Amino acid sequence: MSLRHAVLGLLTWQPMTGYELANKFDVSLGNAWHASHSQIYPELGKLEDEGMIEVVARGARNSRTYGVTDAGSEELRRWLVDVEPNRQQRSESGVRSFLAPRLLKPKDSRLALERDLRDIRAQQEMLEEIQRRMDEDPGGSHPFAPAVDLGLRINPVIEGWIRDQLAELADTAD
Amino acid sequence: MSLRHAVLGLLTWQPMTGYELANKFDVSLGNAWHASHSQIYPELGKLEDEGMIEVVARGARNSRTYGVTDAGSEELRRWLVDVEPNRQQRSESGVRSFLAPRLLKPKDSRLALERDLRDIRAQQEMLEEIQRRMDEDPGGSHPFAPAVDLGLRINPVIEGWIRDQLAELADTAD
DNA sequence: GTTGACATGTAACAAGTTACATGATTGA
DNA sequence: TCAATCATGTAACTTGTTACATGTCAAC
Repeated sequence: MSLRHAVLGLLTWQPMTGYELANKFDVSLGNAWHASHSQIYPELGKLEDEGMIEVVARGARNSRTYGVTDAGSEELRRWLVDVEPNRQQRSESGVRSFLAPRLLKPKDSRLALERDLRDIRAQQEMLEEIQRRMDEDPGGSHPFAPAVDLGLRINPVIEGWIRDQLAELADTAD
Repeated sequence: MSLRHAVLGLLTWQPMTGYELANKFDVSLGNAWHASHSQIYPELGKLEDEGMIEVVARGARNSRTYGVTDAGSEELRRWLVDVEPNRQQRSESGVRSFLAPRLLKPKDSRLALERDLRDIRAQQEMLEEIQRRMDEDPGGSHPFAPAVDLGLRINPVIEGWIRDQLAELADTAD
């Protein structure tokens, strides 16, 4: 399980409400991890029960801002330093790109690959836009900007791969 | 859900038993997707009920070899061509590498990053070994060699990123 | 006053992991 | 005959998604 560590990580950077956390997962860590509020709130409850986090402020609209306790910091440190990382990179893009040229007729394959190329370009542009906005706001805190960076580095790899597949297809009759 | 499409893809390439499928997920697609036999057998049952696959041979040890039906091929084609791909690249490595230098003391951070570096080098060597074996056996069919290729391309990206973090740390006192 | 963002929650379901369980066949 | 591999299955549990549900507050 790693949701709890992602939550602890984000809260270590800055105390937040569950709502803010859910947004952070999208904008900061979205490229590497996603969680929706229906996962986050129960996890916050468990972490509080276990003494890993605590309410540091209560605000309008019954909001609770959580911060990490010493026990939580220690748990995060332990996970980062002591725990065998899970290196698996589940990638639907990967599966799709591998299957298409091998299993489909050239025409269908071209359709699938071109669509994947469009999608990955769109994602790339979105990431570049986010990066641009971060550059324009040097005062703002963007602790997980590297998640964007990771996306910006990996996407071209996959894009190149898809282009290679398309180039090979170009030599093939339909 | 994409397990069924990965299964259909592997079976399109070559009819197999559930057991062989479970192995293929590790060696062929493991870098992009993993599934264990306890997931695969029920999925095979469902796919058979839906007419996507069928038993094409029965062998020793009560084994059943499954092949893809026309309906299954069509479903795979539909998924590859028509369905909006899920581009999310969940990455625990990503999360770990982002968190370590930002949240830990330099000493702990160095420990965590060095461990991640070791692990990713080990994975890289494993992938290189697999690739070597595939090169030595040009007769064998390796339809998902690109999964290995994807790993071989993405790992250096993450490795470079971790090295950058370590280099920054080198300028910092503990 | 009503729309939209903020804020929290639960229920039902699907997907994925780990552990338990069993039996067949091969090769040493 | 014993260990390893082949081969299949289920149960219990955790994780993750989608949908449903409710209420607060600010701005227009």
